[in-house]
Amino acid sequence: MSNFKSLFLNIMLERGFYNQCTNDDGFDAYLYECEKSGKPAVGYLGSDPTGDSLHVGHIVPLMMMRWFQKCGHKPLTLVGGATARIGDPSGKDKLRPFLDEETLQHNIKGLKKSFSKFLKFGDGANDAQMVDNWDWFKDINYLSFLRDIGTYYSVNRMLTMDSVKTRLEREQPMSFLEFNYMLLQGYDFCQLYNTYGCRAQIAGSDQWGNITSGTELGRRKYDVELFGFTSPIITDSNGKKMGKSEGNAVWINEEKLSSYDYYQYFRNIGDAEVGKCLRIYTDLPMDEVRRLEALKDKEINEAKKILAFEATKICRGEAEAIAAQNTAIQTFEQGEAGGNLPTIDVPSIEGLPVIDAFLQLGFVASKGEARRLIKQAGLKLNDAPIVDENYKLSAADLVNGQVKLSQGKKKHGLIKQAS
RNA sequence: GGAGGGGUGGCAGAGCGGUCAAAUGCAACGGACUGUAAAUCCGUCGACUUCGGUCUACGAAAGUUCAAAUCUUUCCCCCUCCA
Repeated sequence: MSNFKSLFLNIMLERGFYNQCTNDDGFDAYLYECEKSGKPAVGYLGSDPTGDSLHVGHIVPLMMMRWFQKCGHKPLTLVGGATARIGDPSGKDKLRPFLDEETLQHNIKGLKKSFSKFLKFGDGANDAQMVDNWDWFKDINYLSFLRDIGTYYSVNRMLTMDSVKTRLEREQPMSFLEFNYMLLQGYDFCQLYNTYGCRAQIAGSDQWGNITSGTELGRRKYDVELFGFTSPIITDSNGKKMGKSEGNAVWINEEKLSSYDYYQYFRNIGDAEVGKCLRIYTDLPMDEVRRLEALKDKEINEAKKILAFEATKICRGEAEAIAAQNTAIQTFEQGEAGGNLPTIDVPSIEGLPVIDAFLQLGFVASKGEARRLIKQAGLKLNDAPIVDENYKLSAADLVNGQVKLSQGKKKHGLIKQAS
């Protein structure tokens, strides 16, 4: 399997996106054929609109799609308007909450936004396109669905699928509703094949069961070979999934997370992850990746900066990436109060208790927490630890018309006095 | 429908009348050491506080008691087995 002919699969392999494929040679041949003839292959990536933005944990398949498109193929992004009304049992112990129509619409809009940061949408031959499975499920008739699709599924087989099996083994409840999820996803795949000629599905490895559900349905019902391709689940050296920072998801959409924080997330990645992340989260050529990941000790920080910059650039645009980088350099390397830090404006700084200022910046959840942090020397005012928890700000604290507040070593913010 | 077992802090999971703002583990946060890394060590981890305390919390509501997460009743939800 190391001798792929298609550009796409070679890239996947080289950059660490390759986990499992329903048929290596077949998929490779199909892609190669498409790449050679200039006729785009069509592949899809599904996601459920359970939130209004994707986060870093979703980037892996997104980047795969991005490469897919770069190789000249056409990506479809499927939002599960219908399946979200059911809930995917994979990897979950509990039934998912149902969403009302309004949130659903809101979420779909947010997802489209997330997708469009990584993929080019439009009407061109290999432009990405957004589809919603609600379109074909909303009018479906239960009996005909059972008859047309249900006949192709064996319950015996379904019971052996991981998503179902683990749930049963752990004696976690699983409703019939969820049990049907894989039929719906299988149907999605075939539906996309029928209307768009889509023959490939790309996803994280946890979707394997759902993918094969589709490829098998395709083979049985339409006599076509569909391909499934999965990425490994990317974890850090502790085996934790990527994508959480301070317990919060690192969001793709800027209204959920500032570009500076996005940048910082990648800047603070562990040493062991640098190479992996460069391959996966950036478009940098492999030569460059290899050079950067070879860096050791202090030098590896250079690699991290590039990683953070490149990753931010893809998601937030070059201007934002530069701004985030500058802010980081100013705050961390020059110890100045950079321009892009979280800022609050107050009419007058005079007499404002520091504790309240931290509260307003959102660095602390309560005054008690602020007091605690002060006792632990965790809060700083213009880089000097605060000793008096009742300290009130005054004009004397202003530096260039602003006050720099820090929590710990990494969180910095500014208070500006309206002039 | 019947019989049993449950619902405790971000999660997992003890407690089963006062000493419980609630063990322990994980996660998280601060500090030290460093490189805005990892590992390690120390500390913190409901809210408010004039630091004496005050308030809100153990599914929901009512009750017993000087005193309830702990007992009683009703309700809601979940699980297991049987039909």
